[in-house]
Amino acid sequence: MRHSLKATINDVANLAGVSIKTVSRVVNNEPNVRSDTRDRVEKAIADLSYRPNVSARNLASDRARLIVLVYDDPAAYEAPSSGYVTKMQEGALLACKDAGYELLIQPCNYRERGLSEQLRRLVEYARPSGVVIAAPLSNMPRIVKAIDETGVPFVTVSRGQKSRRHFSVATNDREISKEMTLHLVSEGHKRIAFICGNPEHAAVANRFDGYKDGLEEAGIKFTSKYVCEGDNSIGSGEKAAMKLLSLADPPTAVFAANDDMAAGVMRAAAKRGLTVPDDLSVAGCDDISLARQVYPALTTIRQPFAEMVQAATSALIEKKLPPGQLELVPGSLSVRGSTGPAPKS
Amino acid sequence: MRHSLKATINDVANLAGVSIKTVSRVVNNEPNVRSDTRDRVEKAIADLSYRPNVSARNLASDRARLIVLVYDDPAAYEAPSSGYVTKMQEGALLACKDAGYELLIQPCNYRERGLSEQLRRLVEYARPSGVVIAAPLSNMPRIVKAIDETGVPFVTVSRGQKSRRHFSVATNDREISKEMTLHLVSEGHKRIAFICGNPEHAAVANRFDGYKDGLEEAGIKFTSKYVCEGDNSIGSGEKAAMKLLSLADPPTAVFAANDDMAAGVMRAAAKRGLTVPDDLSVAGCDDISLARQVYPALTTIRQPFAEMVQAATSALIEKKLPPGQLELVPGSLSVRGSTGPAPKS
DNA sequence: TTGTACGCGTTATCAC
DNA sequence: GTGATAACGCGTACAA
Repeated sequence: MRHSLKATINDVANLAGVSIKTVSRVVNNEPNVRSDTRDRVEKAIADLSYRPNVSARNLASDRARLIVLVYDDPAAYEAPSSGYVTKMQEGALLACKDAGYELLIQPCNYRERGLSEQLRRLVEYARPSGVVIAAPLSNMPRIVKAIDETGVPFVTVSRGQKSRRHFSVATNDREISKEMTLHLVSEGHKRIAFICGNPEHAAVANRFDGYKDGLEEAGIKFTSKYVCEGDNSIGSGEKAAMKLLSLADPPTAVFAANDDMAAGVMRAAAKRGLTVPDDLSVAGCDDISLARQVYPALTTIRQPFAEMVQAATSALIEKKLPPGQLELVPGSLSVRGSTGPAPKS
Repeated sequence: MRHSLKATINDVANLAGVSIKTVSRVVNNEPNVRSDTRDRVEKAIADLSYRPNVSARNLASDRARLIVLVYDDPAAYEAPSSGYVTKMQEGALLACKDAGYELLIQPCNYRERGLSEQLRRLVEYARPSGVVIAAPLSNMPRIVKAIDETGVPFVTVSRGQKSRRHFSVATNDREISKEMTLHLVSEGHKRIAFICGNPEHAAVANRFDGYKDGLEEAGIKFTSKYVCEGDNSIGSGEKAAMKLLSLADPPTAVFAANDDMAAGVMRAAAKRGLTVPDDLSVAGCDDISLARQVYPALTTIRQPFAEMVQAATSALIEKKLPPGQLELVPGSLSVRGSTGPAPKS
């Protein structure tokens, strides 16, 4: 049986023999409704396939059940996006769907002039109940400021950055780097090297700390000779690895602060005639597509984009946004072919 | 100067000394407003930073200025999506922004049970002014039927499929395949082979036709000995190429109906000791990421995802949806290293 | 050319 | 527990 496509709250009220207010109560799970009344209303809702009109709802309650997700999208101005965009969308959509919210996506080009103003207008126009600002936009003061000035609640998602002024979500870089180190230890490695990345990023320090945490927990003494500095590039990883492999006691495992440098380490190993992972284990960080393309595939740390954005979105919907608080979402280890048991030697 | 965040149409009317109807006319670019009145109203709008309330608008006009984009998203259940998802979003957003519409994205897993019902509910709930159904969902009758039954206007986006019942957008496979053939001819090739793909796809026939069109226009006689059949896999491309290269008059260029098979051709060339493109030019179709990863990078046909979805979205917004009509959006050649001048021999 | 008055489908404030 | 009724901000016949 087909019904008119637009049953309204009035139709439901009539059919159930109650007032619209009661229907509203049932729909919104409010208290103060006798259970038999509730049943009657629910039956009427089902019979009429009633769905509340979103616009009317938003208008009356002055809060659009809507979350805006703002992110930088390389696809808009460059190479294909590496998949993190869809991951973030996935997380946001999941949180929205659970709560009956809609999601408005806003891909941006962080280099575009007037972006702040554009975002401000979008937010004032859409009047969402919240805005999720993803990295790297979340690290740009002018962007955050523009959205802050609209008065709409927002959450930033980034890597280990902490703000005193607003609630933010980040990944637990330190924690998971420690886990990676412990994973290498569990494979029998004792001489584990670490290659730092560009020190401008806060995440770098976190990862280095995690590495040290892991060593400590495993009872392995930290030695600075097993630490090199890179600049996040493949070349710098290769250079660092060459140095490490020239040591009298070369490491049996190298943990690099990002995947590019880890790829560089593998290149260095090949030049030295070392087999990965038999002679040398290599671990990276970020799980970029390169990690699957090298051979053997790189053991690395997966960034929890979907989970972070989901957490941010849920926080907005549930209005749990303690200013200055940082919610940490743990990443996870992606153990692939580039790591294995330490050589017997 | 900060204003109350919610100037309404009444505030504007008061400030400008006119009625709300006049403001409405100005906002919606309707005629019958004296230009000085219009100026006064526009100044008031600017002064108050007035933005029409979307919800009120939708409610009053009973049309949500909203487009739903429905697509299959491999990222939701598998490997990272190949970038076509963000391309489609880009196209849809562009069309929406121009018209002041919002976009609701709906990634799906085409294998999920109850997907049709889920989509039906979404559409009935959101009441958008239109739905864009992207391939491969657009080729699934149960999906299209579910959306059709909601009564909401929709457009399917796919490859060369034509429906008699609704408006659809597709890429002009035949046309662009002809162009690719002509491009090879312009490089001096006269013996150009073609490898067909899986004949189940309509696009395959279109591409083959385009190949023949190109030969004809160039005045080259079509010979079936230069045509092989593959199954879209790398292996089948390799096998076909081996056969072609064994001919007495082997082709100097091979055009494969997809990138995977083209990659297979390159593999065959390598086995034969042939250099690409010096000894053999290779062209593919689809511009998947593999096309950039092989060496030399593959000359191929870029699918106009963004443009197709943009066209579909615009059609919905402008309500230009002649049933049974097919709008063809041309792809474009991506000429890279795998093709070059024909060998002198 | 401009304005009045009502309706869109909810939520929310009170009474009952 | 329940129900009239007034907002919410805008579009739009219909008047003027």
